[in-house]
Amino acid sequence: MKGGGVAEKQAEEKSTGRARGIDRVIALMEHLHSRRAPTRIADIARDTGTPRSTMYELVNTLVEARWLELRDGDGTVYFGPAMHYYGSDYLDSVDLIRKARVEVAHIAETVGETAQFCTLDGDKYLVVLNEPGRRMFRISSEIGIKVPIPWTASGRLLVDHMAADEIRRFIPPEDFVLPDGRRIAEDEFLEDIGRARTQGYVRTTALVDRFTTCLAAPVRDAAGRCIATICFVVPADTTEEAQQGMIDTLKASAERLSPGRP
Amino acid sequence: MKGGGVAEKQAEEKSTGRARGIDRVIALMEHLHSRRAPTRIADIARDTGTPRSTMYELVNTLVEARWLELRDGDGTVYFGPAMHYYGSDYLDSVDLIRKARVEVAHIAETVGETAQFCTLDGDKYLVVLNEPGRRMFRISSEIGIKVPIPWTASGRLLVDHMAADEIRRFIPPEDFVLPDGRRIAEDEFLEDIGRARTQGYVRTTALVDRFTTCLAAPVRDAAGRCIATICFVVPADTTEEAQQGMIDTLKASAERLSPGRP
DNA sequence: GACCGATGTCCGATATTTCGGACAAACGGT
DNA sequence: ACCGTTTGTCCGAAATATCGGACATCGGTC
Repeated sequence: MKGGGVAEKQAEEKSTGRARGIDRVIALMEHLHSRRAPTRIADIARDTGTPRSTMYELVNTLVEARWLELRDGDGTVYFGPAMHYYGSDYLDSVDLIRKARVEVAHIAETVGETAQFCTLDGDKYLVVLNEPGRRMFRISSEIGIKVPIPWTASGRLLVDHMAADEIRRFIPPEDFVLPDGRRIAEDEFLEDIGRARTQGYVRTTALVDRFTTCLAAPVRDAAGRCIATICFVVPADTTEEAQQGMIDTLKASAERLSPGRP
Repeated sequence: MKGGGVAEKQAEEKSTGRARGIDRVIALMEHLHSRRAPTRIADIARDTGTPRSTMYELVNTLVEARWLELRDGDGTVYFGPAMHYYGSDYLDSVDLIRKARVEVAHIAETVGETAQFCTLDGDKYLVVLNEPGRRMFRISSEIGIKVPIPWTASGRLLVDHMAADEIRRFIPPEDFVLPDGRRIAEDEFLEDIGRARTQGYVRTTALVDRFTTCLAAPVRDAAGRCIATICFVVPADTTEEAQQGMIDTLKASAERLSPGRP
């Protein structure tokens, strides 16, 4: 529609179309991660701007290394077991994450609701660990997906060390617009942050999802700066009493994860 | 030995030392996985036979993509967060593994001992999921590490669909030698397998580790073939009573994971 | 049965990436 | 302060990996 669509979102290659295999592979993996589903080789080639013959060649190599796996029997590929091994090595190698796994698993199991461990990545919010609760209808974000800070409860904790105008500069303006088009007022957002700091936790309801409430508590470093959060994702109609219990649970876990205590 | 060695399975380098970037990257990641620790770039280059300048170039690319991370400030690198994201995508995409995560997390939490989910990879045993228990001294194998089948309790279940001589052909002879040099008698091993099949579980003690007992139960496909196991790793002095309870727990979990039931 | 689109393989040419080696800077021991 | 070792960057040359396009298959549709 319309006339002059510019339409270049990619804009990667500079001179020629030729690229290194490794760069093609990175684009390939990134693409699979964003699609989050087994994908046909030809589609990957098209969507990443990789020549078809090159993509076949690379996929063969990666399948052999178990980085990728052929799925189903239709010609789709997706991540293979090697990624799981390498990812586990990463989790084990980061002290805070290793401890957080224990906490998240524990509170998700005992409380029975989805629990998460989150941090910032640049100016976006990021779910690092996610442990689904016992509910049938799992409410849970996906690991490794970046989300605008204002959309989340945790986001209100993760920037609470910044001054007001610092925050305004830090968060891209468009990130205050929710998926449904509503706009979060910056003042209210800043108020939330202030209240969160004094209360030691945050609660948000019906932000990204109309029927979901998020409860989050801050993990702080020795200097008191919020470096991560631990949180519950629960149905909005959860009783106030139950929510209070979860908040206490979160605060206790967050405290245990905060470096600089015995 | 003897004369007639036929095939080289490796057969990688043919003429020159030159290799594709992607192959060097695969070797790099494999090396980090086997070392299981942040490693200096020069060391990786030496140990993988990659030219130093090439390795630096590749590492820079991979660090930018978050596949790798510079650690500590000394010049070591290790896996980065991207691996965790891709690995999580893999786990979520495999039906049996996704269900197994729930079971393993649940029984590890409720029983308080290390629980694992294991399969075969070729002719080796492989830990796919590992959830540490509440013990101080964590007894737990590492994810993604291959182990000879006879060294493990689960191994005795995973080959129980094969005939005796089929098993003898399947398992490399050297795999019957334990880390401490002791040799597992093939007959006893085969007996173990038979007993396991009738009992519906396996117990082994002081196999790889003198003070450790493993309890394992089979996950079977619709045809009754053992496709995976779920198991506990506990101290050898755990009371018989407690072990019986764990065996029941394992059998129940394994049953839930076995495809072909409501 | 002819047509169309998608899948996977193969091949030769050339633009490019790998490689070796040189170099500067940082480090550490004596 | 001296010297040997290690880390990280840079550069030109040449071996080769990427690319485009052709081709053979397969499956579904009209």
